[in-house]
Amino acid sequence: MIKSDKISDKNKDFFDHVYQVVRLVPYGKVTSYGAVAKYLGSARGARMVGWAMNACMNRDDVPAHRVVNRLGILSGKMHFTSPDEMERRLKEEGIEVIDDQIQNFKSVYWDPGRELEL
DNA sequence: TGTTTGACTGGGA
DNA sequence: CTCCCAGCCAAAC
Repeated sequence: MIKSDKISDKNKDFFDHVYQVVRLVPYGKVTSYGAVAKYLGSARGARMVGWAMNACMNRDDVPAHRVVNRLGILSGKMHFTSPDEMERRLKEEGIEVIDDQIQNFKSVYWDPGRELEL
């Protein structure tokens, strides 16, 4: 009935897509915001993926710690329950993290657009 | 309603 | 990797 109803619905759809892709990231692997956005058709850019992550903090079924920026830097660590939570989880999966940055990033990088042969 | 900000990216220097 | 710039879109002010 109200027009804002459509906007909400469409927005939710995008968020849900982000959650699905992030959930597909295998153990011990990471991906980037841009990769997820691109997989979704660059619908609204990488920034919206980050915003979706911010909204997913209440969800335990989304491994947000496996999503970093294109340089492999834990740019979103400060948004976790604790700033050390993200780094701790990654190390727990065997990913080497030094100074908020993933070491050997290329070898642990997982591109949804390629691995899922889109 | 216009401006600023932000878990970003890619190109050029 | 760093710095600067332009594009991107939603939320917050």
